[in-house]
Formats: sequence, structure tokens, C-alpha cells
Amino acid sequence: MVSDTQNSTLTQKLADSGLRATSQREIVYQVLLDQRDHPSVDEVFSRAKALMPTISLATVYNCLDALVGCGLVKQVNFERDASRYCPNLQDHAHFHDDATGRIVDIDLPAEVLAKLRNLLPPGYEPGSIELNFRGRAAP
Amino acid sequence: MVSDTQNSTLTQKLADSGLRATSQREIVYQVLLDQRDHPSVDEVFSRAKALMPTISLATVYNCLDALVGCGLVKQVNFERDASRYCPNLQDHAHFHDDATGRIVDIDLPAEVLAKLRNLLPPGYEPGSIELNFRGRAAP
DNA sequence: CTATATGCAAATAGTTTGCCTGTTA
DNA sequence: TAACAGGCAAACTATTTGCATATAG
Repeated sequence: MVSDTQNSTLTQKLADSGLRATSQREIVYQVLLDQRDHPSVDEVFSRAKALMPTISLATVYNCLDALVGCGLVKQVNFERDASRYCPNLQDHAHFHDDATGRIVDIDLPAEVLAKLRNLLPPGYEPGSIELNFRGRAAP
Repeated sequence: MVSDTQNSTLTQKLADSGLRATSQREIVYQVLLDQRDHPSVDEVFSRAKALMPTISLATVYNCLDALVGCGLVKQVNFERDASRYCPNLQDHAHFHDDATGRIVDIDLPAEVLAKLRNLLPPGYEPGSIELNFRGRAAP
């Protein structure tokens, strides 16, 4: 369930980006918060349909774009795989377990983030940094 | 031009992965070495066609896969954009300049790479690490 | 009330596949 | 001369678009 606090954050954040709060966007956000397993668009779609049978796939794409656009959700891309979505707003990296396909959040301390920024030549301003690991996760 | 040394490296590396040296693979590799601007498949295709008019798009995909598979080339993915290819074998990150679309290699010192590895919980074995920046490059 | 969002279906982009022929080791 | 690779066209998947209707602010 989305709490009132989450809901007002959602409405607020959408409004900050000039976007409207719609029931579809609320549901898509709720789906991401409910099960933090980095679902693909199709997975979000089927979970959202369980809550609102009339929602369409195109709308799920639109809602996810809106949530990414207003900064509440991050889009996770591993190679050419379908995009996955993550409502974790803390700085973090992702680890893709090749054995299971699962994606795990990896904490990214500010100190390490600063080191990464320092790799850039002067004048380079990174708007976003994406750090992705692939391999075997602990059993 | 691909030097003899590069050519034997190519043949060698392909053989190491159980793959054959073909003129198409040589040309695709040469295209990547000639202009290190992280071309997309379509760009590689049109440059390769200039050298071998009969080469097909599917073959360019196959050749790039083979070169990535034998470790001579890296595949670079930014968000959902088409894959780009890079013959730089040193450890490095990529910076995507949002203004121009250009991708620049960023050196990734072993010391920083080690720090990134250390972010992982015990038992996590990263086969690959991808670090991508997006933003404004220096003018 | 009016701009914005939804739903549906069709379109697109990138990539993969199947099948038959050509080439490499 | 096998096994592997290339060429071509069709298939597929993820995502986007156009347009008519519905809804938020």
C-alpha cells in the first residue's frame, strides 16, 4: 500500500516537473515500491494490471518515463536487455547475477562516488553516473 | 591499414576462442581501429561496405559479436541507444557528451577499479564492470 | 475549460534467425 | 571435406507514435 506520505511525495515530485498525478502513475509507483526486484516494463505491466485491469502497456511506459523524469525512479539498463526500474533513490550501483538474472543494489558511498567524478578531465560535468557489475553473486 | 602484427593478433585471438579468421572479420576490426569514435553497428556497416561492398548487415553483427567474444573489442551501451563498439582494451570508462552525442574513453586506474570491486559483498565475483558517465564535456 | 494523459493499434528501430551457399582450416 | 561463416530476407522484441477519448488541475 502507498502511504499518504509516499502519495504526497509522488504528487509533489510530479508537480515539480510539471506532470500530473494520475491513478495509473500512482499504481505503477506502488508496484515498484511493493516488490523491489527491478522489474521490467512487462513485469510492471502485469502487476499493475492486477490492480487496474484497464491499464495499457503504452501507459505503463509513459508512467515509468514520468517517474524517471521527476526523479522518483531510476532506469537500469544491462547491455541490450529490456530496461528495469528501481525506486531506490540512494546512490547505488547494480550487480547482475548471471546465474539467476537477479539484479541487486550495491551501496555506493559518497567517497567512492567522488573518486569516480575525479576521473574526469577538467570541464567534464557528469549529469549521471551508472555503475554496473555482472557476474556471480554469493549463493 | 591493419598491420601484420594486428592481423596475427586478430587471427590468434579468434583462434583462441575457436573462431575462424575471415576477411569480413578483418575488415570490421580494421574499421574499428581506423576511426576510434565508438561507431554504431550501422556506422560500422557503412564503413565496411566502402571496403567490401558485398558485406551484409547480419555479417557485421556476427563479426562484432565474434570480436567481442574473443576479447578484442568492447561493446558500449548507453541507456537504450544502439550498441557502440570500441577496440580499446585498456580498462576504461565511457563519457557520453549529451551535447554532441560523442563518447569519450576515460582512463580507469587499477587502484580505482580495485575500490569498485571492494564495494561488493563477500562472495560476489564480477565478471565485468561497466562505468558510464553522461553529461557535458569540456568545449 | 483546456492542457495533459490514457488506451488502443499501428509503426519503428535494433537485433536475431533460418536457410541455403561459400569459405576456412 | 567437414564445420563454420556469409548473405539475404523474414521474424522478433522492446519501445514509440498517432489519434480519439477521458481526466486533472
